Amino acid sequence: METKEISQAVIGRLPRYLRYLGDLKDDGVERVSSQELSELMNVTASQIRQDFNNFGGFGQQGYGYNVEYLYEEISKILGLDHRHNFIIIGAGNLGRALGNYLNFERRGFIFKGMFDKNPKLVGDDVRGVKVMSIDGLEEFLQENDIDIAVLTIPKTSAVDIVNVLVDNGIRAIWNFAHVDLNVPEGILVENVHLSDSLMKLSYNINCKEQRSE
Amino acid sequence: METKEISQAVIGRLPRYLRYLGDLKDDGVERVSSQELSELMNVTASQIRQDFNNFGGFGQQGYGYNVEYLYEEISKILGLDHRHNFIIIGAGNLGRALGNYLNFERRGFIFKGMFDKNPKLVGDDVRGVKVMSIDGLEEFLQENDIDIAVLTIPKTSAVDIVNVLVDNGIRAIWNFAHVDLNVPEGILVENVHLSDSLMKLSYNINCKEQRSE
DNA sequence: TAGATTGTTAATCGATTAACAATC
DNA sequence: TAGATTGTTAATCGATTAACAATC
Repeated sequence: METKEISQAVIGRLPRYLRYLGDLKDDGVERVSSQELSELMNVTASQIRQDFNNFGGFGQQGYGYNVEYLYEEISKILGLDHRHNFIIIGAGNLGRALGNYLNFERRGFIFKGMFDKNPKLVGDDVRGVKVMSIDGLEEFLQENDIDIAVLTIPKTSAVDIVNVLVDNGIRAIWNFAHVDLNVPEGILVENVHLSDSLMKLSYNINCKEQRSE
Repeated sequence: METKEISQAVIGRLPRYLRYLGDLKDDGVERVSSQELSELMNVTASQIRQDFNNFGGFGQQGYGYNVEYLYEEISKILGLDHRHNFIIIGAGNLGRALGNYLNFERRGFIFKGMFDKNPKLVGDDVRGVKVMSIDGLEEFLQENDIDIAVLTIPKTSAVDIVNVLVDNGIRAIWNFAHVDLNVPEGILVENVHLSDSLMKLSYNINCKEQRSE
C-alpha cells in the first residue's frame, strides 16, 4: 500500500464504511456519491472523500463511487481478503461468544483453537473446536500458524500468558482483559475494554441527568 | 458539574486513569505527580494535567495529586457513585458473559433482568437472574426502574427492540449489535462493534506485513 | 525560603470541513 | 457540451504539547 502512515482515526472509520457499503450492495445499489453516503452515515461528504483519498481515490468525477468496487477495495485495505488464524485463550462465556460468532469466519478469521486452565472445561466443544489445556498452548503455537490470540481471561492470567504468546511468535493480540498489556515493539495489541465503554455511557447518563436538574 | 461541554476524548481517557489510580491505591501509594503517572501510563504529563483541569483541578502545587482523592473524584465524574440498573436483551454467550461479570456490580451497575425470544432459554438462571421471554419486556420496563438496556442480539432484532425500549422510557443503550441504532434525540447509545475492532487489528497486521516485504 | 509541581496560557500539531478546479 | 461529482488544496477547528507563572 502507501508509504505514508494513515491515521488510526481513518482506519477506525473504514469498517463502518464497509458495513454501509455492504448494505447498499445487498440492496442492489450500484453507485453512490459522497453526498448520498454522507447523509446515510451522518458524516460530512468531505470527510468521506478525504478518507478514501488516503488510499488513492476510488471514485470518478461526475459519477461517484461504484459500490461493489469500493466495497472490495476497502475489504482489501482491511486485510479481509487474507486468512487470519486465531485462537481464543479463556473458554468462559465471552470466549465462547467470540468462538461462535460466524461472521468472523466470513471475514477470513479462522477459529483454530481454544484454551483454558480449568480442567473441567477441557474437551468441551465450541463450534467444532475442542477446548485444550493451557499447558498445551506453547506446543500448539509451535505446530500451528496462528496470527491472532484473543484474550478472554482475567487480567492477572493475561499478563503471564502474554509472555508465552510473544515467545512463541504471536504477532497480534485482541485483548479483552482489563489491563494494558506490556508487549515488545512490533507486537500489535487491540484492546476491547468493556468496562471502559460502560463507564463512558455512565458518564453521559449522569451528565445528562445533572443538566436537566 | 461544569457548564462547558467536556470532549469525549477526555471522557474516554478517564476510565484508564481510574484503573491506574486503583492500582496505585492498592499498592498503598498515597500521592502521585502528573510526571510519574505519565511515565506509568505512557502519555504526556501535560495531557494528564489538562484532562484533570477540565473538572476544576484536583492537585496541589509542589505536592501532586492525592491518589485516594483523585480516584474518588474521577469515580464521581464517571457516575460510579450512582446505581444504574440494567437489563440484557439476548441470552446468548455474550449476554451471559456480561451478566456474569461481577465487576460491573462493584461499579454500581446492577443486573436486573435478562430477556430472550428463544423459549428454550426462558427460565435459565444467569447469576441469580432468570431469563424472561421477550414478550414480557414492555411490562417489565413499566414496572421496574431500568436505566440501561444492553443489546446482545442480532442486528435485525435489535432494530425492532429499540422501539420497544424507547417507547418505555429507556434512556441509555449499550449496543453490541452490529448496526447503528436509530434513536430519538436524548437517548444515549454506546456502541461496541466487536468486528470493527477486529478489522482494525487486521488492517494493522496486514499493513505491517506489507511494510516488511 | 527553595524546590517541586500544579494550573493555565500560548504554541503546535493533526484532523475535519469548506471550497473549487479538474475531469468524467 | 453541460452537469455532476470527485480529488485536492486551503481554511478552520479542536486536541495535544510546551512553557511558565502561580503557589503549595
